[in-house]
Amino acid sequence: MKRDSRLSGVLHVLLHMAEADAPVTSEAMAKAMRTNPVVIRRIMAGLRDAGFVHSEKGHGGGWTIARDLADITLRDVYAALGSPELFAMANRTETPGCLVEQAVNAALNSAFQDATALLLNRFGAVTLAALSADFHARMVTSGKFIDLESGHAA
Amino acid sequence: MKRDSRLSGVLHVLLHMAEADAPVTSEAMAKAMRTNPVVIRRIMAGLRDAGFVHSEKGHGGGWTIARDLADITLRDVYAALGSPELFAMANRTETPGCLVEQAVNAALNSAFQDATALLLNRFGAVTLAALSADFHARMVTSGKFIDLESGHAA
DNA sequence: TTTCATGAAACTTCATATGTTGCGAGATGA
DNA sequence: TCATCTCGCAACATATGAAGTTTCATGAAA
Repeated sequence: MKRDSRLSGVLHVLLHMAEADAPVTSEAMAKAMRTNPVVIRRIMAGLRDAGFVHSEKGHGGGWTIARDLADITLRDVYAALGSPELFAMANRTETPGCLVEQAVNAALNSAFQDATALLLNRFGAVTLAALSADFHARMVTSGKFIDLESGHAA
Repeated sequence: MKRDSRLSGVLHVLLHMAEADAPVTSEAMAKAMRTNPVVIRRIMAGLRDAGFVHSEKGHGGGWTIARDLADITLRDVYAALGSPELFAMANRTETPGCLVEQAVNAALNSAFQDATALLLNRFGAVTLAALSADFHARMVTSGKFIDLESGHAA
């Protein structure tokens, strides 16, 4: 199955935005992420609607973070993306008439529900500020620095 | 993303096999599952190789369960399918040079690893015998019975 | 030797994440 | 005013992989 990397991607973009002191254009982010500006706008749309980021048109426009990084958790970001499916496995039939399948679904659903709760709790416990701090710690440790050209840590 | 229903499907098939007292053909199972015999053989292949089921060709042939249901856990079945991907979300890049992406991956991987452990533990704690017992309990509760024609509980 | 069944390969179909193109709208600056 | 920059959005193209299908070979039973 083709796995969804929007959460990973949007977090990456947000942390890069956090490093910039001016609005970042979709094109600049796309270059850094080696993808297309439209893809950036697409994954940012939910965050904009949720009020986590702000976008401005025209000269000097682009994207800015609209809240304190400490006030945005991975769970918020996940929700802003529309709470996409977490698991790669599905029940064969969601509302089966077959009692065997009901028993199978019940067992699998129970496990997946608990795993969902675990994941959402974990996501809720991590703020963008924490991720950013981790990034800065890695920068110190590695001796690498931000490449201002691309907005990417080199 | 297109989600994988092989685990759900193979469990369904196994429990139906457990109800039968003679080998069940791929075609019969396919009819009960409203799919194609080749699909059945495909998802059963791993279980056969793992020794959980046995297949026989020719007249009176078909599939039989080769072990006690109490000795097969959902985790065994999952492994026999080749331990397919559990999650629908992936990191944008698995081995990023970018330190930002490393920080993002680390946070997400940590959560997903814990969720994986939870799921595998849950799967390991459920045997086919337990699922079968649950099925029989549902049959009593619902007043429904096995439809011998299709091998399906109606 | 006919029929029934699995085994395996090749192919088609379908869903969907991702990539791309094109154009309109709004903002900036000359 | 007008050119330019930027996002917003729709439409279309591409790629991947699960699921379904077709076909033929192999072996067992009647």
